Amino acid sequence: MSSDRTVTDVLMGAARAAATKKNRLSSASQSPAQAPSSPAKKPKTLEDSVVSSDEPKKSGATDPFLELKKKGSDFDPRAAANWKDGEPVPFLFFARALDLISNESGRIAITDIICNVFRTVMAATPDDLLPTVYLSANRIAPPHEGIELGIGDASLVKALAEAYGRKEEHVNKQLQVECGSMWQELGDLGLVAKASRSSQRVLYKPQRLTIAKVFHTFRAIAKESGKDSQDKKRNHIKSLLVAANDCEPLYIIRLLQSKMRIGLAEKTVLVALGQASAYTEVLRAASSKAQVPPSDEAAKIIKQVYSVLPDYGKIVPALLRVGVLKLSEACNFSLGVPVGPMLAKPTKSVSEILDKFQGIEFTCEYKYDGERAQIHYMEDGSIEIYSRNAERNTGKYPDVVSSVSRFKRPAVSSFVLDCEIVAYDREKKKILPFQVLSTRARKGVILSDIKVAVCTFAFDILYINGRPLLHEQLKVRREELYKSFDEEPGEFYFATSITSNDLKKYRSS
DNA sequence: CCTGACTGCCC
DNA sequence: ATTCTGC
DNA sequence: GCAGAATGGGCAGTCAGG
Repeated sequence: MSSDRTVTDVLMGAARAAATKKNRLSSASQSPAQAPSSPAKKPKTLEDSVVSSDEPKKSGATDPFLELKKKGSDFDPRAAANWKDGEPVPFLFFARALDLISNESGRIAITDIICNVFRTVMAATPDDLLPTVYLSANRIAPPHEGIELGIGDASLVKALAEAYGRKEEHVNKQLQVECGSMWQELGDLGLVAKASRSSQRVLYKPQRLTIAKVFHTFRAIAKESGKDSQDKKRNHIKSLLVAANDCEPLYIIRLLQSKMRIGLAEKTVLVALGQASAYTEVLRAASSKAQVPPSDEAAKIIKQVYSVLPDYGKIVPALLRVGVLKLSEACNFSLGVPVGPMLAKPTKSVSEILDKFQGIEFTCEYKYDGERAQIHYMEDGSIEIYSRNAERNTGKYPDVVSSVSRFKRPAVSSFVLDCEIVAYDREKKKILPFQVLSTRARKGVILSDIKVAVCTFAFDILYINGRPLLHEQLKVRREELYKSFDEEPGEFYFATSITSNDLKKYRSS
């Protein structure tokens, strides 16, 4: 097949370009393989004439999507929206924006683009802001809810092959890139998907994808489990791929891989969301000369709020309801929801700088070779344990859960404790390496089945008896820590720390 | 039942 | 966790 | 030098198929 040659060449070139983030070609303009199915000649169905322009006009000099690259107040959300107010946001709008981002290397430019996407959605279809934010952050649910896609490259190759009527081996061959005498998996499955789609003859045009549709399909994929779940997941994916056009397949695949690799990740999304609401509110408050939130101030607020309430399902609606400035009031820290690790540090004030430069006094802690854990103890006595990345680990550590009542002092009715859980040999009273800990069972563990004993080392406390300590100095938190718990041999210790000006003591980690 | 392929999450 | 990149 | 993004090794859990 001659078409395959073309496709492969495109893929290899693009894969290399993507590997070194320099000199990348526009994925939108680079695709000769896609040219045959140009949108210019396509009065195929009624939908096209009714809904019309969901794609930029190649003929005119102005590409509407370039509007998204404008900065701050130069950007007009109205001009960027190519759908009617209140209608579902087309997925193509989002995919095109990602394509634009993929051609940028600087984070500022990337932030601007995704910010403009949010502003456009806020202006035209605010109901779709939540799924838009979720897709941008490449998430389908808050981390502590434990909802997973359960999809990897292998399943995607299968789905892709079926959806586009290709042989699986064929797809796999395209994925490989020759590197000297070796064959490596350097290819990009997303690009394979895009190329496969565009080289495929499409007989009828399916209903076009919306952001909400894609997002909800992702959730549906995650929900499938048990017997034949793989078939069901694959069918969901196929339904998306079949309905996808232009660069949509590329980003559907990459979202499902959780590997966007275009320089857009969660931090940037948070910043952009803050900036977007700042600009949107400026416009809204233009007549009533309310105070204008500087966009980076708004970004800080969003970051802050997300760190104590990592749940877009709560943040985004609140943002639309009350605006950025009052967001902190609407979204508070709550027990049972894991706190992001960033805020667990003292405020950057004079003391920190003094410590750094004068070296008079500083605190260093032993680096325990275990697993980070955030223990929440609720007023009703229930307990949750979260990992470093806010995954729910309660079912992995029933022994830790049961030991809490022993090391917690009676007067303590609630807390959030930052710890390191370490594999421990009780006979020899020795800490075991991470390798040992990692062999422990992870789900639904029951006390009597535990093979690898564990010891908890607490190094910080973020909340105690109804009082958040997130904004307190380390010293204060440390005092609270020491007076709220008791060490329990082999089960619970305070992390060893040294506060001094002696550099030599810093060696032992 | 058991085995292998696959996936996600820890560092 | 480490490595790489833009600022 | 810093912050954010991308990437790697090694493990248990899940599912499909013999």
